Amino acid sequence: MPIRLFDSLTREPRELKPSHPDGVFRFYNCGPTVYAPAHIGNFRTFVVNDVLRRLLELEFGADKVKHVRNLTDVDDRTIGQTQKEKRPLAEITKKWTDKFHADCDALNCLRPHVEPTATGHIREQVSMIECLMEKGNAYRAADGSVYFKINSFPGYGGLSRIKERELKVTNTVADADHKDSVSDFALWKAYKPEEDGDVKWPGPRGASEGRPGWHIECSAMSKKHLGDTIDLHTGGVDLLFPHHENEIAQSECCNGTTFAHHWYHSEHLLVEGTTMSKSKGNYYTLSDLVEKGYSPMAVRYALLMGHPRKQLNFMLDSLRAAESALRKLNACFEQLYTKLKTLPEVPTRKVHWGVFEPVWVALVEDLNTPAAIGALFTAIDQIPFASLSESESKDLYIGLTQSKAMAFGIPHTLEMSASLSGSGTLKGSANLSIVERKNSEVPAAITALAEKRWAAKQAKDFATADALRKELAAAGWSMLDSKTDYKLEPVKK
RNA sequence: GGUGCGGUAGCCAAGUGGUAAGGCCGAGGUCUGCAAAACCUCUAUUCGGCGGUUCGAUUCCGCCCCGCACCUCCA
Repeated sequence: MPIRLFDSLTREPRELKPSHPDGVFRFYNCGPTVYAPAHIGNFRTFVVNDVLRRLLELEFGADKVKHVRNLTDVDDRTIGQTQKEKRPLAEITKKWTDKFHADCDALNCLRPHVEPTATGHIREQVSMIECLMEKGNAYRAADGSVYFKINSFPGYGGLSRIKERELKVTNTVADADHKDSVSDFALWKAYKPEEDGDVKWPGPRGASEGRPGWHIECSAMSKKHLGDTIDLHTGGVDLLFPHHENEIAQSECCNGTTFAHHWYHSEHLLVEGTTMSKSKGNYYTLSDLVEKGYSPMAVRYALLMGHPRKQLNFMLDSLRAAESALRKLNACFEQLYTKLKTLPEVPTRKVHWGVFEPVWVALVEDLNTPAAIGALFTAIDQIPFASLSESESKDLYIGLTQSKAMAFGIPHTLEMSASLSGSGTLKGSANLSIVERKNSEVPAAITALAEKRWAAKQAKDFATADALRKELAAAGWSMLDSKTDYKLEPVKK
């Protein structure tokens, strides 16, 4: 069953397939601006794109997908941050790039094959701007900046259907000073000492020194790493206009050919029913949520609970729901695990998923993640765990692993692996990192209380044991007993 | 003002011209010193309101009410 995905350009779902003779699917995803930690809204887009990447690999093969995602490390916001902190640009962008990578890893997002930076591709951007100037699509302004001339590209507005909108005119004074038309956008921004600090590069021929505009980086880096024509270009809805519209204009005018065959935009995340903002107090980074005691996997799951093309209302309760759901999914894996002497190798290309097939159907029909989650649970309910043969268990394990772990990117946890060590290998999921709730440091006083309670329990002094349990709870810890051992877990804030 | 999206059980959320997936929560049960976990069962005569089309609409059309987002550098 082919992967079909809504195309923002034609406004209907279309099949995704490689268009180049080498069979490699070329996938460009607009990445973050590294001037601050990414928030969970940003991560919704990256997690959705990660599922998409995984589907493409299952369908075409891991070596037949080339995924490029840029890092915007020079623009108004990054430069603004250097001015605010009085630190070099590279220091700031390195710090937030590292943080972004750590967050992506925690969310189990696959790294793109190429992660180009704007500052690493100044030459490519400059030569593209020169190309546009030579072809008459761009002009030098009085201050030495270079602008793209919208009127020179008849196709402008095709993606965002701009002609059908009546634009609010907000940038009449500040930006219009050097432009021929208010809607022309900057390809190159002339250096301004009072704003830009020491951030500057030699400009295109005939222009001043300065730095690239925002949009040109994606055109230039996409061209360098994926070629003139790509198979899929994605990002958040907010990028549809003007960013992607401008990319099309730049690339198609310079390259003289179709820029992207397919466009996909994921909708925004809302938090508690409204757009996230620091002033509303509903602005979360991944670290904020982890500090509250939620696991990154719960965040990943919660971000996939809504259809990617619909605004998703995210709430802290969603994370509790996600954790409970994840536990149930893990329990299913553990039941299969106990049936298997060794875990089978899981193919990297999609196989027949059996009862899990509806999960694939939901995912490839316009990336319907919530329907796929529903199908996952429905499938699990159909498994007769009590009467499974080893070979049935093996097939189910492969189906579950490909659907849940490989497509959804939610690895199986192996809390039981220690007790079962020696009885099986973990080959099948060795490549899937296990991301569990970060165990907070347990204070010595709490450990001491827990030890006392455990001793009392062993001595069948239940009155004392219960009193100590209450004491622990009051201190914010809950004690989870098993037959032979106990675990301490902080009560969630 | 313009463009677009949405209003489905306590919460989150799919979906279809033929009579409502799934998750969470909750309730009951099994198990268990207690707690937690796990497992089983149950939980929307109804899909914002009013009309219309239809044998039949939550699903199509019209109007209304409410909410949200976007409209030049925000995923």
